Amino acid sequence: MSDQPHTIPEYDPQAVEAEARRWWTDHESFRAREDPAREKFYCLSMFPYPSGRLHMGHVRNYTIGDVIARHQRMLGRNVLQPMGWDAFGLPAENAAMARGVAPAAWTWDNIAYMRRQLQSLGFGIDWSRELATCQPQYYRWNQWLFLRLLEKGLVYQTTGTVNWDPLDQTVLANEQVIDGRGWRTGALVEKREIPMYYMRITAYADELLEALDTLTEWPERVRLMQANWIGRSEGVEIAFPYDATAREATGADGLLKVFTTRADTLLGATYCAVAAEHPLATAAARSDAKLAAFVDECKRGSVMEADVATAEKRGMPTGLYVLHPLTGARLPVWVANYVLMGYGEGAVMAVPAHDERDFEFATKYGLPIRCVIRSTTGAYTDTIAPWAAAYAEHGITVNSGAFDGLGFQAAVDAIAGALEAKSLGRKRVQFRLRDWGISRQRYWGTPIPIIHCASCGAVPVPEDQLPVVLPEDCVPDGSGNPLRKREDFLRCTCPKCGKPGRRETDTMDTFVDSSWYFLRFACADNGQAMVDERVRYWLPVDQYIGGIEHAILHLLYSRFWTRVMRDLGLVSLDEPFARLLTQGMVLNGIYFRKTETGRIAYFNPTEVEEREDGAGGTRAFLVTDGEPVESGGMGTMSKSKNNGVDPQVLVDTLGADTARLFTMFTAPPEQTLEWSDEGVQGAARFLKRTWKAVHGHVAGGGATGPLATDLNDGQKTLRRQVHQTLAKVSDDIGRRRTFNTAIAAVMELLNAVNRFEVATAGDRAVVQEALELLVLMLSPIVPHICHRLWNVLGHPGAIIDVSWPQPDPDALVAETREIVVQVNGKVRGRVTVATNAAEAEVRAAALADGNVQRFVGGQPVRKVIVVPGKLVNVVV
RNA sequence: GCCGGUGUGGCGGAAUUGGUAGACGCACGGGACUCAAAAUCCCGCGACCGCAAGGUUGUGUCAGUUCGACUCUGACCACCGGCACCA
Repeated sequence: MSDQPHTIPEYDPQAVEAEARRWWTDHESFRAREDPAREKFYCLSMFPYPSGRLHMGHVRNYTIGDVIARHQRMLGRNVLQPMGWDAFGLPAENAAMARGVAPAAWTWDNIAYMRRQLQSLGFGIDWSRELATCQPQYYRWNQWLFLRLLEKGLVYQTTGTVNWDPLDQTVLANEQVIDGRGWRTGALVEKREIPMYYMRITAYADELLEALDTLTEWPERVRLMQANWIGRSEGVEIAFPYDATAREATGADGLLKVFTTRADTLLGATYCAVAAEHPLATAAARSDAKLAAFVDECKRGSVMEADVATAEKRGMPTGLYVLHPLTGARLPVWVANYVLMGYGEGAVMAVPAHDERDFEFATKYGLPIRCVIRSTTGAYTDTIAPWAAAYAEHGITVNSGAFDGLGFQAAVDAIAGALEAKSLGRKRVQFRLRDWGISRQRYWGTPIPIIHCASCGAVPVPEDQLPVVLPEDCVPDGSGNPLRKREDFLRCTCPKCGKPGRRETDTMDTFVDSSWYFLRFACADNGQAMVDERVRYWLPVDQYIGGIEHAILHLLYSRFWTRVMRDLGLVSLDEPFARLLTQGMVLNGIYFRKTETGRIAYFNPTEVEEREDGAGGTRAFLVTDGEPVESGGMGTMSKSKNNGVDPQVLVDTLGADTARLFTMFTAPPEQTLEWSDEGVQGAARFLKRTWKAVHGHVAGGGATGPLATDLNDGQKTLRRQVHQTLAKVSDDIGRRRTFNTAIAAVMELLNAVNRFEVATAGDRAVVQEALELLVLMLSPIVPHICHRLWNVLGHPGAIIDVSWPQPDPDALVAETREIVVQVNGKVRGRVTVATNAAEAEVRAAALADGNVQRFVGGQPVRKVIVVPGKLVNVVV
């Protein structure tokens, strides 16, 4: 370097970032235009709910998307990266109740603030396509499609179970039920059956399941979770005829239908169990007060599956009997709280010997246990009694009369055949997936376009009367849907008969809004149609990025909705998201104290200091009073735990690039990310070092000439590392999406450049190339500082318009290679051999190594394994 | 309870196809610069034994496959996400 004194300007992130953003804005750099001549790349991050301020999860999500989008742009693709707002939802109503403001005003304020935040982070978003789902020009198409599906029978009405708060007289969301009580009133929650609209997603169950195989660029775990959620199982539907008791109670000659995947165990059925909501339970409860009380009890409490599944198994006999379809034996019918009305037929046949839940239940209530399966090995047979546990594996049938001695599939086939002959059963496929209930008894959502008429019933709103506009000035008070009090909204005329009607006040699930917003970004300005031909150019989304918590519902509904639109001829694609990245959560430390009243008070990590406790560990203290606080480990950032970090503070102090670098470097994108103030400082330090390296190089001496054709060894070594790093970073960003390792490689490169001694013009040329490529590699991740440094390195244009570089194959060539030598799998030495050395040569060099010989110690060599270019293992 | 995931130094993490465990960063220790501090730069840093060379051990636990296992198989433990009205 020059020995002349020179000054390096201080790195001022605010100035550098403002300048870069101004350039992008002035040049409309991120405005995406359809161009059939260019290959497109649609990069989409899950749009945020406008909750008020961005949180670290948003910063992480959108930085990942922006890095990919900017990299693809440099690779020459026509990139679309849009942004919008998932603007309907419960938090707006809660905020309204807490502050007395209308949800619309609150939502729009939040959107304005969060849009500025996103802009300050330098994301390359095409804001001309921005949309919010609470705008009538958006949600009118929810209504329009709802009506199309109603015509096609893909939307239907039936009753559904909801959480009911008896004091507030209102429906509660699952998250508003805390320990079985309403969150505001504390009243015990009841279940209530109300009419609701459903979308027939089960009609697409098979296709949604099978097409998972085509999603090769989705994480395996997401595909697995979806497959299990859809839950296709092949089994037999079996009808148990009512006996006289059941006929009398129901007044009909009925059949109790059950579905089972274990028809091979049918001869071991000793009772049947039905859900509390099942017609047989209802019938039996009419004449049995005790049973009625039990049924009522089962109907109380939470509707959540997790609660139902973990509850203690309880039941009561109905006093009714059904007949075994093959033997004619009378089997008692029980009501059991572990049978779900929503799955299958709401009734099960119980085989205690071969099902764990049935076993537990039968043991508890003294019901008979009958073994009809023995294991193929004979380790479990019907003579082992009393049984300590159910034998739920597949095996060989016993005690099954004509069906004895059969394996699983043969037994199922034979028994299904026998049932079919008697018209008491048939093979069929059952899905775990249920139809999608979209009705919500809430205000801040898309109005369901239905008019209720005293004479015509539920009448669809005619298409030319859409949208049904939601009044924006309601202030909910927590007791029921405020729309029910809005006469101006309710009053209307029946489209069929012209008499006065009343509007439906239920609104749509917000998952409806998010099931197609990715299509609308292609044509957000179209006021005449839901979608247009531009969808054909941009879709499918090439890369979708969002939280793992959306792995099932949002993604499944979107896949369903896309197919529905396809079948209506609106789009021509099956799958909306070609490639998916599910990012992990952002965690931070949790600190708390238990107060005397037993309440827990949480402290933000910024108020807490970790000090050494003298015993090798650390202990946390509150800064304000110096007293200890308890440490609760790491948890997701949340208001309730008071452990959130406001990204804005970080952006305002250290800059957007530091925020971006930290979130990309600290963990791979799919894993959880632990917040660390020290880690943030580390990221800032690296940017400063990069800044200094570039400025130091430029200040070090005049113009830089071209690379010499005959480089010396030191120059070759640095150049090899530069191009190796470029190859790795290209792969890490482009294919593996492991931004953390890409950054680590660039850090190593910067260390190597800083160590490299510059003496000659040839050295300068090598460093110039290294720094240019280094800045290019970093530019998708920290675009602002790279925008400036590119100019500092002597380039007049903007780095955003530079193509992603290719590694120089000549630079990658090395003459020698270090090979690890193991003896019996343990590293005992290293030898350097020519890159093109033959196997025998490598082997000889390995065996000649001093330390290797010491460990071989004259013992006979049994085997030598040579892994080309990597290692040699000598087995003695 | 069911489905899915994760577990590696003091900490975050790396090891891409079964082939050098701990890259890179943080924290910490030592040194340089400074009147001093901060910043910056240099060196060290899994544990145990050893002056060193080097050795032993080590990837949640236990067992297995293999010349070789963080990686594959089985059982178990702990934590995290989802479970259909949070988004």
